[in-house]
Amino acid sequence: MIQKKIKKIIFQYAPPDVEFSINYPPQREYGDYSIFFPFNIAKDIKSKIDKNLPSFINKVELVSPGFLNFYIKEDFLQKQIKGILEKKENFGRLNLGKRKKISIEFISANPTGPLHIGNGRGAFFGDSLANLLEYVGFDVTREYYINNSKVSCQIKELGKTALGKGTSYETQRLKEIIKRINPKLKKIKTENEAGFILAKEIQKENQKFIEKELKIKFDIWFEEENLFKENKIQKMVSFLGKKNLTYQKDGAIWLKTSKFGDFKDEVLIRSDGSPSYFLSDITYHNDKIKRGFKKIIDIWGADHQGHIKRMEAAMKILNFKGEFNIFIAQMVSLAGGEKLSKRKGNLILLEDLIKEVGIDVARYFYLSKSLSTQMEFDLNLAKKQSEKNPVYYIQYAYARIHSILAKSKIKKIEYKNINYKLLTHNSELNLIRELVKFPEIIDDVARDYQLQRLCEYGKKLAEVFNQFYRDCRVLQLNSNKLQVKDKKLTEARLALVLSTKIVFENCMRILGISLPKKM
RNA sequence: GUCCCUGUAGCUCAGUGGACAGAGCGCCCCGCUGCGGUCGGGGAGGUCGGGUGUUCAAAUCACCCCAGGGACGCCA
Repeated sequence: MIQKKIKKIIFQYAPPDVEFSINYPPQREYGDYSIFFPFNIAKDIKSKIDKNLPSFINKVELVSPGFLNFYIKEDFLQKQIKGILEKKENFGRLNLGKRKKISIEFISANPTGPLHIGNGRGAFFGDSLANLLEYVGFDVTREYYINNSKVSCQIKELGKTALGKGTSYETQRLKEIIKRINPKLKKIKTENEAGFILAKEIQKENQKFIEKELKIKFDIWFEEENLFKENKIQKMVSFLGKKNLTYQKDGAIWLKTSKFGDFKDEVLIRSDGSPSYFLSDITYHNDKIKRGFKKIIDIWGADHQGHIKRMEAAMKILNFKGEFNIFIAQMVSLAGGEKLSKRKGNLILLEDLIKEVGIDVARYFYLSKSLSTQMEFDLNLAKKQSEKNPVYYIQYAYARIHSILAKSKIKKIEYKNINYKLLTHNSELNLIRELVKFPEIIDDVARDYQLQRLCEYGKKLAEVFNQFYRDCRVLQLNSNKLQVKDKKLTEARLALVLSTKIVFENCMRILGISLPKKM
């Protein structure tokens, strides 16, 4: 990584207390990398660098009011292709995680109905974030929490619907499921038990959809009900009681979360004796802690933002020493401002979106926007835009690469014999410049989790590749009349094309977007 | 009332302290259409919601205001 090399140089020459960040200049004329310092410091650093110019730097320019612009040597850039070809799928891979155990919980849709377009955000973001963290060396576990506790209100409501005593969560699909499992339901007397059985069926369908259609593989499907079965809930209540963190009020048992940063205390056990959702969640998170995770990430919808403070308080009470992060995916609303509601059955299903636009467009659609942006969703617009979606631009560039490589009939490139110095065209060098940025982007995104930057990168890479394709013909038409020099150039360009292919693959693998060889 | 998120081009959104503010779509013009045209180049279009402040430097940070969405339940 060039940035790291530059940083090392700066650390050597800059005053120790000076802060700086390395940027990509907005214009080509400003070099490849740029750092800003107060003018006199910049001047001083420049003169020190100039005295002993590192071999990979062509020149350093000082531009008022204090930009130090670094120009990377062309032959250094050209050599990088070799590195990409050798590293292959590991080009960009880092070891930030050092095999640290990390849990990512996402989607966790209630088993009361199918996934809607709001669930899509957490689904793709969580899966891609997991891909990324694996890529940078963490030991990642993907978890899905199923709120199927028999004693919960939502399961009871669902049970009423199952037994024909209510209409909550009712949709055409739900009616079909109820009809199908009717023989089973007939033997059931309580609403809670009926709801639990119906939830099992719904969950089965959702799970199948997630694995088959969304192609997301969870390591753990965690059932809330098991916390009750295994007596963990009850143990948690007495544990918290022994720590003197609970008290009785209005017939309910409360947890003193306000002592740990929450706005108010929270109910653990309701006055009717039933445990709250919060109590389950504390117990569930304690289970995660017990499984040895050093970092725990939850990805929730915006409707759970009120749950953040109390959960953070709970993690303190549980004495979790690792990192605990909650990411909130902002609301997805329907065009015209109509609200999605699962209980009212007013929603667009994720499977309908995927049927309309395909999984790749859907994934890109979600991942290209930051999590904190509220999305207004218009299915017609999504359909219309899908035909001109940037994801096709990326896939097309990749298909083109594949076509060139297939036609070249070169099975294996002997990179030792390639003369990379022949790649001197501006479009060739620009493509290389973009390729070598990839590990730097990965490094950034692994720290700030702004996955949309990888989408932007993919688009940019496709763009510079297309410019290269336009300006620099790879394969010659009359290959039997090739001069030796031309042959060498073709080989060098093929190597560049192959390295571009590798970077496309590494980038899109993290995003979970497919790269077809033909379109 | 308190708290969270958002406000950037006609639309959907990038850009989170630096150099004339970007992309895709839409609109207009031109070129190429010969390794695969889902192509390339150019143009129109922006007081970055408003204000004050911090800074050599603010779309970016702080504070205030306005607007939209969300949360404030012994639902999940």
